[in-house]
Amino acid sequence: MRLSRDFFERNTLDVARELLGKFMVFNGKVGRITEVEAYIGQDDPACHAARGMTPRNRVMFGQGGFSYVYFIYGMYHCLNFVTEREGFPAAVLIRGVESVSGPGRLCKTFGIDKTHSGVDLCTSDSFYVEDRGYKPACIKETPRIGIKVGKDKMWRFIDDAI
DNA sequence: GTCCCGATTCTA
DNA sequence: AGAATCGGGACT
Repeated sequence: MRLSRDFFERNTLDVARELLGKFMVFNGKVGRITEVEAYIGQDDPACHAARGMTPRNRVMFGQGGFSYVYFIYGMYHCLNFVTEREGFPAAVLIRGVESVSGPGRLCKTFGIDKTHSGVDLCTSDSFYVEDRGYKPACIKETPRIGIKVGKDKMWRFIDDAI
């Protein structure tokens, strides 16, 4: 069944862990989420919201359960799911789904770009997340990847299935 | 307007 | 280790 607003509007670390094993659906394509990272609030230096609201990161400040997609390195898009209540900017970066590694490759595979930022995953018919009963056996926690600040936080979570 | 740099990926 | 590649955000 589809994840509701209540799932996303919680503590971001809980949402991040629980997104592992859920299935993202986008325009008929489906993938089981295997790797995520949390970006939490204005005190997290690696979070796009660390220096306040901008046109790009505006959706992070809104209700949980929306998509946040941004363009990076001149050629890749990265997909996030917004978490926490309206007014608290945080999101979970979807770094991988089964058999697709890396956030840039994931968006390319699914055909996701910044025009798909700000979609309400709790009401959209083409973009949402489902619980299909899968539960990861073991979750690995590591520092986040590809950042220069905020490396001290163990906010990367991987479905460590063997 | 200008400048620097990035939540990546691929090649060597 | 370095290149590819360009929009966003800070600053003038």
